[in-house]
Amino acid sequence: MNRVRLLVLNAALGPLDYKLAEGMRVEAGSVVVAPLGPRTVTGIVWDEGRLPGVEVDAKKLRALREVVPVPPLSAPLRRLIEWTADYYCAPLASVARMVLSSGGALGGPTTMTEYRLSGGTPERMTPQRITAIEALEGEQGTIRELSGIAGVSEGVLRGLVNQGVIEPVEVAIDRPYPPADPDYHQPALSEDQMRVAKTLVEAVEARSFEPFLLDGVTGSGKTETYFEPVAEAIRMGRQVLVLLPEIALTENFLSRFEDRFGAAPVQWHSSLKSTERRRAWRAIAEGSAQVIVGARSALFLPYANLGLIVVDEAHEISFKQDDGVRYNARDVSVMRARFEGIPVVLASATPALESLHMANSGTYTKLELPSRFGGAQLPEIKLVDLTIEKPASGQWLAAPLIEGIEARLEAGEQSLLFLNRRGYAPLTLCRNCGHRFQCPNCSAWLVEHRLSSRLACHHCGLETRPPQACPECGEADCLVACGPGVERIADEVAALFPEARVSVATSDTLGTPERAAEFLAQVQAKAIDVIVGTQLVTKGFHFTELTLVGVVDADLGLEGGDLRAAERTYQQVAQVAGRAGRGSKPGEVLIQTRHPEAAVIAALADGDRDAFYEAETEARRDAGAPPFGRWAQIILSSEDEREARQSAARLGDTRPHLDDVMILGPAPAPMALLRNRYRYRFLVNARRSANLQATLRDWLDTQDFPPGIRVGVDIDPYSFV
DNA sequence: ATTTTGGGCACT
DNA sequence: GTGCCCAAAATT
Repeated sequence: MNRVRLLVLNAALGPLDYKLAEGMRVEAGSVVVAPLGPRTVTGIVWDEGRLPGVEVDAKKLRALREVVPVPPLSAPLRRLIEWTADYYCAPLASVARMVLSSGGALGGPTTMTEYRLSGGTPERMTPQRITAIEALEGEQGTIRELSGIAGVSEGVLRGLVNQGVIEPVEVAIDRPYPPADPDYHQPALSEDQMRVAKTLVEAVEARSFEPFLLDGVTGSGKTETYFEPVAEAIRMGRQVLVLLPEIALTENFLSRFEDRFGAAPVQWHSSLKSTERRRAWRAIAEGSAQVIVGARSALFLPYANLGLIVVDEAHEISFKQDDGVRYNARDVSVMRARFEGIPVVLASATPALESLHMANSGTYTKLELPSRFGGAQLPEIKLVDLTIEKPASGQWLAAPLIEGIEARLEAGEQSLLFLNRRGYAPLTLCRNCGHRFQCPNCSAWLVEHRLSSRLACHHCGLETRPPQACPECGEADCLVACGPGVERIADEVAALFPEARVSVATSDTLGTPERAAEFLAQVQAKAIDVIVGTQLVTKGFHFTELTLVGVVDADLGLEGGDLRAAERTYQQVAQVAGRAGRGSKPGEVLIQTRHPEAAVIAALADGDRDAFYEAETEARRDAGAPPFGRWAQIILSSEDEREARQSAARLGDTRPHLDDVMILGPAPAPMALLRNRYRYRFLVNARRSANLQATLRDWLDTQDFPPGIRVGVDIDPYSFV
């Protein structure tokens, strides 16, 4: 057979048939370049008979241009692409694109130029040149990187290159990564840890699919425990994927990894430079990368020889991708492990209810680490009822929390205040006329950021300087900040304790791995007394001197129509509480709330996890929510409000009427305007017996949407904006 | 998605 | 007839 069916990397095109060029050899999974009209496209040779479409006349077939010199995508990966596209109602091409996402991996140069000192001296010495030569001793990198290290401009370095003081070096892009040594440093494990590790090591040796829920309290040493099966996989010459929710605080993970294995793992995340991305992609595809630590997108890489997947902090909602293909990396991980025939470990102190349900029903194997490592105690949790303990007007910290911080300052210990709100104030208005500053592109208020003196929209990225005068009434100096953000809480602490060293920890201040690392080092060195942070600080922190955690507003997450609000609040507060008392000193947690009687808050106060999960299970059962039923969201958007509304109404008129799939809407989405697009939403609730995806596909396929209308399907949604 | 084609229409 | 604009069709 000289005919192949191609999955072309273009979401608007169906599968296309081609013939092979003279002497060309391909197999299922081969990555190829094909002619398309006057252009060329990249495609993947697919298994015969698995892509729908009519056989086109043999005379019309054009020949493939070339086979890209990368290993063909494996059968398990091809099945994963099919499953993901099918489950999340996404085009196959969009999913396949994530696999080949490296871009540069498919060709391009094989070497790059780096620079280092040659040992020579310049004709004329300048202060900048002295600084550079001193700082660059033993360093090698691109001009840009060296400029960052030396703290001089790239111009200074280029001058030194011209003088021959800095010399260029050709470096192979595909140079190998330093090997991880499974026996580099064997840590002492507790009895519980050893028991769990043994089970996981045996699962890796068994080379078969088995999903685990590693359920361990905060501070129980989950990471060190799952390092044991990681070590075993390395010994067996197989690859390991560790998924982490965010890159900002991977620093902590990386140092623990290096302590254990003597080398850094291969990293994969969106801010890799193109050469690093290419190097990692190729090492992963040919099998030389041993352990890959990555954000959710690492899940779709073409591993040559995967032996284990670990999803750390598996409850984190950042595993759910909310643009492009809306997949949940936690769930897709389990499917990948299944197709690959390997174990997968979901690790968390606060598992998602769905995960816990799977474990309790025996679908996942449950492993528990019930106590903290090294005898550390779980912190004592107290509620601060804000209806009784009222903070002063314009302030948000009640007396018990202030006294707690004061006591820590006197004892030389650290405090952490948690408020999931970036910036200074969530709403700014004019004292004179009441004008509220709103984003012109979104249904959202502009958030004041004093550290950068900007008004910012957290949805579209718009940033403006706060005006001197109100744009509505023209009155000068009349803007008032309403409500608290982390910056404002930091100000409040600074005003109460002028001598305290206060630091704000958000994605604004710790956006890059370098700044995050610097921040961690400062906390470790006790150069910071009080940390004020967003959900960024709820995970991965391990500070032995941190003995007080204050939750500024536990009710915040419960507002709004979010179907998972209770669970998310529980997880966030329990996680941030878990940062307290991880060393020898016991920790204390103060939770400020106006609803101490709410089930979530009461469960947190009692440290009664089971009570929360039981209450939430009943609420979900009543609502037909996961795991008892399923939700989906369909969002129609257009730059034209009328067109969006009318298309939504027309779609609504053709809705299927079924017993097991209930379709609500259309209604304006909670965020009715987002990035200049007007949005209408359908909420779909399906019983478990229903074939939700097939129903939605059949329904949407009958529609002919006008151009300019975008239709987004979100299966198992987490974000309800 | 991008490019080509072709119909409708004003202009000459 | 020619040029121009826009929608529809084709791309293997």
